[in-house]
Amino acid sequence: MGYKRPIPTRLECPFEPQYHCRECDCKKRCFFNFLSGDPLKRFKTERRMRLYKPHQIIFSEGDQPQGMHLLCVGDVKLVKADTHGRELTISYLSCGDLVGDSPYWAGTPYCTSAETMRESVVCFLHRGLVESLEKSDPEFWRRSLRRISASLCQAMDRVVGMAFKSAEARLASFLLSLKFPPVPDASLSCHLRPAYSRREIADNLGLSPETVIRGLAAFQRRGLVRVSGKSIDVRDRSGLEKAAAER
Amino acid sequence: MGYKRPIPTRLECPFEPQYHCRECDCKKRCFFNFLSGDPLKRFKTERRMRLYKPHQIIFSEGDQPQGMHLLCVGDVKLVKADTHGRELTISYLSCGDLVGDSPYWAGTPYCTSAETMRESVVCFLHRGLVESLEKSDPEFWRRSLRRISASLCQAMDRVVGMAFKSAEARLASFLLSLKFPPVPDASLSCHLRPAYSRREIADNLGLSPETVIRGLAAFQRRGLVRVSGKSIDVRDRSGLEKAAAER
DNA sequence: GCCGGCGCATGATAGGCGTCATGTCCTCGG
DNA sequence: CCGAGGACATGACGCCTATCATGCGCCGGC
Repeated sequence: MGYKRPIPTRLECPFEPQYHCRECDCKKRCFFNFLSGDPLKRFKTERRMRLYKPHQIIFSEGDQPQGMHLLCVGDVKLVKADTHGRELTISYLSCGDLVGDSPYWAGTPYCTSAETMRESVVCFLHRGLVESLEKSDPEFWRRSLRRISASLCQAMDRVVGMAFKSAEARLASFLLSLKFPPVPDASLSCHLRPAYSRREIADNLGLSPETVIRGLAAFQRRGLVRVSGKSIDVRDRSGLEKAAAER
Repeated sequence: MGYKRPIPTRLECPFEPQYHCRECDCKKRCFFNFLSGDPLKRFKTERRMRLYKPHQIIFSEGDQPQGMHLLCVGDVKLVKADTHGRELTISYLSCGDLVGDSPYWAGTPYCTSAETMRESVVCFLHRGLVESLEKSDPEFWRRSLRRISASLCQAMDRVVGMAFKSAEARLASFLLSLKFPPVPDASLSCHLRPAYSRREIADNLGLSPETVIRGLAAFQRRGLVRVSGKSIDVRDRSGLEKAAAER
């Protein structure tokens, strides 16, 4: 963790099959790599690329979706505000991920906000483009269903975790997930991850930053991790897994 | 709450448009009411109706989906087991709802178990039938996406609730949701609900039964509800809403 | 270089909720 | 009719975690 990463110098989009992400050096498949022929051409001409600064809002909870977003370069988090000021990070997205697709399909306002965690390139597909892609290939439906269904299953896991797991167990799960990122479709995942502040971890787990700090300190005392600043190394993976399985 | 309801005397399935559910006397639309012609004929001949006893398992967490289930009559809950014995109720389903569709689409094992809460009629659609229905009409994809996306949004709400809301606030939300059932698509909802024991409420909220009991007692002292046995009447709706909004 | 701000760290305190124990009531079966 | 079991109810107790307070170290701006 704690990488220095270059700011993207040009707007690019991983739409080819077996797209090789130069930035994180992982070979991944873009959600839209099934496109070819006319739909691909239309996709290329009508999508709108946009560069976002760090901590910039792509859309806000409550907005009405006007189309779909595809994250091309960067990191984005989905956050949900509580009525009392606190906010919870729902998920982290990396390049190749769709952003905010489920409210689009549901036909409801966004139930989360999307915020860049660093400079990011996002490509916007307006409603007309999405609808034409739908018609061109049922693979679009299939992938969307698979993706969102997997997210739903993950969300259920999280509900159970919040209900029954202690702060330390949840923290352990979080640390383990950093290596195998908790993105909807693992085959689309990116292995590099941004460095998380204590507060960001706390916002993800629904804990106070102090509790996160104490948990990390306890793990370090037990030799499970090695902490220095924002860099957290997992030393004893199976030990952490045991901690994550505890109540 | 606390209704006596007749045991279904014959296997029936609400597949017609504007199906009128005789049992709960609400007009609702079945998920498959878009079918007509050959697909409808195939649906009628190939679906397999089955009667389940109360507290019978339809499928278990970890099983591989072989098709899709449609709940025709009765009440079903989706539950997820913790590794330490406790279990959490993820959602309640009523007639007209699909059961366990998202793991089918995700191509993963069931992430919840499905259990009848009373005598219920469930119709099973084997994989071949589902695949033929997919091909016949994109409306199938669209509805599935809408349904599952809406469930995902709800699940996110629940995660936030578990993270930030107190036991009383969550209990208040639960009581309010009994009148407007928390099913994925409100237009498909059934207004009658089974009566919930203290333990069932606790399993839904991730609380201990004692905490639920104390919460109900506190609400009754404040005049928000009137409790007698399994019957819980909401007396002061706006008061409960205020309690639900508290931290 | 100095200072202010922010993230990190640690202790003290208080409140919420799970757990255990006890007791009552209701229901069901014999 | 009676006894057993289960759901409901209430109190005592203890742990977990949020909150508040304090202090340290780092970094950027003047």
